[in-house]
Amino acid sequence: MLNKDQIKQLFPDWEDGLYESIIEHAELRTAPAGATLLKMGQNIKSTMLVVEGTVKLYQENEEGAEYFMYHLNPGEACAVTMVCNYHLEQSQVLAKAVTDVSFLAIPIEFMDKWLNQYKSWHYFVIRTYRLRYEELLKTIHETAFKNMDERLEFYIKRQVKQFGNTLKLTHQEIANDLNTSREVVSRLLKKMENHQWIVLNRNSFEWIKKD
Amino acid sequence: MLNKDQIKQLFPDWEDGLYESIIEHAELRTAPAGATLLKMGQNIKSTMLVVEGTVKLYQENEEGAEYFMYHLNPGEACAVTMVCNYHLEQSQVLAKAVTDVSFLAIPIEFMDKWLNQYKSWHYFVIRTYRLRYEELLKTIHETAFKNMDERLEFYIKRQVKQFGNTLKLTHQEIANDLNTSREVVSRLLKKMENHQWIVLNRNSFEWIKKD
DNA sequence: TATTGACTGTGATATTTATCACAAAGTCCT
DNA sequence: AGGACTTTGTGATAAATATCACAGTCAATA
Repeated sequence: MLNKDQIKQLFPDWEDGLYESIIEHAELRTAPAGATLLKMGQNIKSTMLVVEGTVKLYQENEEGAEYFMYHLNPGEACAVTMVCNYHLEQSQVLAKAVTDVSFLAIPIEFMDKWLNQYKSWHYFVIRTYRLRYEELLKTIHETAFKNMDERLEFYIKRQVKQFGNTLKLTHQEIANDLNTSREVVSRLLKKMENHQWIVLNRNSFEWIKKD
Repeated sequence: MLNKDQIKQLFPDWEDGLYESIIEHAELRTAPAGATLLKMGQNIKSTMLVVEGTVKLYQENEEGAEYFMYHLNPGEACAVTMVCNYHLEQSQVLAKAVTDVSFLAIPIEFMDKWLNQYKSWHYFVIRTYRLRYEELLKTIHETAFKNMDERLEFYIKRQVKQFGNTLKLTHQEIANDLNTSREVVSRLLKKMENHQWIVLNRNSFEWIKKD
């Protein structure tokens, strides 16, 4: 388990008691890159606070197609798993580890208790929802209004922000995230290369557009 | 202004002090059907709690195209306007009155104060975010995975849930909400009529599909 | 170095959606 | 009744995206 200072660094401004409750009741779990942390429809048993690594949040449809929504980084939390008593407890999202990750898992029975007990937890929950809500708005904006070339550019920029200019992604992986086909992604990337926005390599490419 | 009992009926389970603060500081405003209540990019000055009527929430793009996300009903609140100190205060959504509406407008300077002061307000804010977040997830699901025929069906079902089986909507209005063109909507509605899902009239149609 | 498998490029074609064009039908107003 | 305007229907065509087919390239490894 982490010690108080380590938790405090990730989640500043909490009450002392909250840190102690975390240490007492949370479990520090790890998962390797690529692991599925939460499936759609799965019963939610614990809240997830990211400690190390990056988590990707998806929508998923009946056939298993995926749609990328946003990233979670250390110090951030999964809004969906912050279940309160008055609400359904089935996950509506799919969460996957992008890198090796570690996270704090808190059994959901503490959610209501802590909301009552710790003001700083209350604020944290609100902040988490607000940030995720805003990410969803951006995702809707791209999806509803833009063509695939612009959506791909938006997607790449998000990745660049997360991981830097050199991205280790295959065309197929990108196509999965955007719910399109590999061929479409290949052709659009080739166009971006012609416009000198990227340099293409096998299994990776580099974002070089300056704007 | 509403009296305490009226507010209590719409927003049950609040603390007494919160009702009194509402009465003291909130303003009861009205707007006619079709009015714009909140523009994208607009500075948020007050939180909106719906008292009567139905409000529609949209995303909007640079060219003024709209994309319908969800409805707000009496007793519900606009998550976007529940601004806390630590966050930007520019609206990322467009809100319009569908019917004549009345709503309570609370200056945002009370948000932080009330979060500190009233536990029930805190819960209300979390609940609001959670409900809106879930609506956004549904919207993304439809937009990302479905073709226009299925999206139109989903849209109509949402409207039916709100307003009953007879919907007073022109094809152009539907097209605007779904960010598509009037012709596409006309053709798809005609198909639905052939399948006996709807009965078409001028300026309205009726949902008769049983499933 | 030969084979295998994953990844990429690209033409051809199909499907979906958008756009243009115009006619027909309903509504409102005088 | 006669316009003027809004709404709806529908063909023709264009543009965007999806799907199929297949070849070429790279990397791992037996």
